[in-house]
Amino acid sequence: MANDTNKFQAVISHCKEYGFIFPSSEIYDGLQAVYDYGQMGSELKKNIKDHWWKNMTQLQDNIVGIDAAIFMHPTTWKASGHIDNFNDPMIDNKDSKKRYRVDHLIEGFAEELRSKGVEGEKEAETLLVEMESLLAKDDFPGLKKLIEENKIKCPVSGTSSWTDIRQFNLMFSTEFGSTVSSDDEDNKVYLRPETAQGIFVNFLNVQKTGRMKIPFGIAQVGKAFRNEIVARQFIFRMREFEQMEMQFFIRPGTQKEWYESWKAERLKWHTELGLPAEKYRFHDHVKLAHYADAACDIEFEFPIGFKELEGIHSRTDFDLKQHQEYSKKKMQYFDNDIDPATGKPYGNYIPYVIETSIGLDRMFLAVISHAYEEQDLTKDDKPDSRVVLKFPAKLAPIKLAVLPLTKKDGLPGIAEKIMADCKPHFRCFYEEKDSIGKRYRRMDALGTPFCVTVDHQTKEDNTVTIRHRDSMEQERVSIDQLREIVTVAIN
RNA sequence: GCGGAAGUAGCUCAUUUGGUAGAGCACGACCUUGCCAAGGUCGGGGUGGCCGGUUCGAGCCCGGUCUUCCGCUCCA
Repeated sequence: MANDTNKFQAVISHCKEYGFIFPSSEIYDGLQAVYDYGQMGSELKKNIKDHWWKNMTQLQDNIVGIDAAIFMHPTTWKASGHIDNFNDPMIDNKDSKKRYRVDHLIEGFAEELRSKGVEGEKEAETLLVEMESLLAKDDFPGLKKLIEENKIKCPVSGTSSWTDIRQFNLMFSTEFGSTVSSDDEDNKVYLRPETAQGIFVNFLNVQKTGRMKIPFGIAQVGKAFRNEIVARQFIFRMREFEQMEMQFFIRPGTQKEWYESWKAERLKWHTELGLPAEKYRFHDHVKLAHYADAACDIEFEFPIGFKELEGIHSRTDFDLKQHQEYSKKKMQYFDNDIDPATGKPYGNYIPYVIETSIGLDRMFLAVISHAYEEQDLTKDDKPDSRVVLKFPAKLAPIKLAVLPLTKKDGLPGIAEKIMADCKPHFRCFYEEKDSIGKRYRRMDALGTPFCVTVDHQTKEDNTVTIRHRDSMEQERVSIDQLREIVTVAIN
């Protein structure tokens, strides 16, 4: 475990040092749990994103993509349950360090009173009424007073040493429109805490304009924001992060089989990237969220242990139904297919939904921490080592480095021609400084799968050496073949 | 949010008990070499995370604050 912690540290340092990830606003001491992707990181992230997008849209016959806005009508979050479920006043016990929802704490105490007979039941009733009225007014000092007056104790520590009551709203909010005052509740908008709702509210738009037939899916990649109480572990849990989601709309009653089928499909996507199967496992949710009838995580073995990378949820018709209720707009689909049981069309229904939702930043962390390798290359008492990022070629930020062996004898000229030939097709990098070995190592540290070296023989027969990152072996190939070799490897 | 540890050059770290900061690597120029890092010469770079206090004097002592890491807690 100690080694893994060290590896995680090493990966973090490497990310910073080679331009993958920087702390946000670093010159101002950074901003907690916010990170920027650098010149290498943004390429890697984009490649992961593109690979997911291609697999989930282009290669699927019945899935289309959208790009919804981050701002959504505030009622969206009432319908989705985010406002009611995640906007609760909380209180901490100073001794046990346990945190409670204030209403749960008081209700628990009321239960105790009830068990003490008729008198207690009356007291409990009064207490709950008072709590409700204080909650409705957001009167936190009043609620704290209520807790103190009733001498409510922490079930763990048994003491009544409480902190002040604080509101924990995990959604970021801001004001909409430039002239509103900040206390105008009606103009409050939230930064979306998940991308899924942008898909649900567009369900009918996409279905009708795309003439989509169930089963079909809508995919989306985009930013989401959560004001985590504690956000840590590098880019694993950030306040601003990016999700790659797909909501798959299905006929009610078929959710079990689609749930299983997407579990398998998604795991296949991961392993086909070359990430080893033993680094993955499913974790079934026992306690289900308010919208789900089945849910699991695909966990990946990060250097900090097995952690959630992707979620697969059977969301039933909860979301569409909620939106139908709040918007007063029908969210129905008319299914023309014949139901073999009745011989008639399935008719109108609100579709069920299977969701696959993967954290792009977490996928980035999975890819880079698995790719990271420190190798001991000591030979004949000559100490030597290298750090290499063994990315799948299609994800590597740079595909090909073009390196003239020397700066003289016209070699850079030939190298520049190779650059001009390859640059339009994939990301290349040119470098003529330092010894050739040093340049190879630098490319290893960036995960560049191929380096070609232009040497004196090139001038005679138009061949170069191509050096493979993982094996460090070289072969001599004709310049004409280069584009083809790299293109094949990255597809 | 609580507890613990840390913050000195781009990176890794030194600076014995407070006396105005140093190395290696990296970086830049020139020379040399030319297929797997660390050849030579010269050079740039630090208000010691930030703010305040004690002191004749603070990188070092004290307080606060920010950030990071570890453990707990939380995670739609």
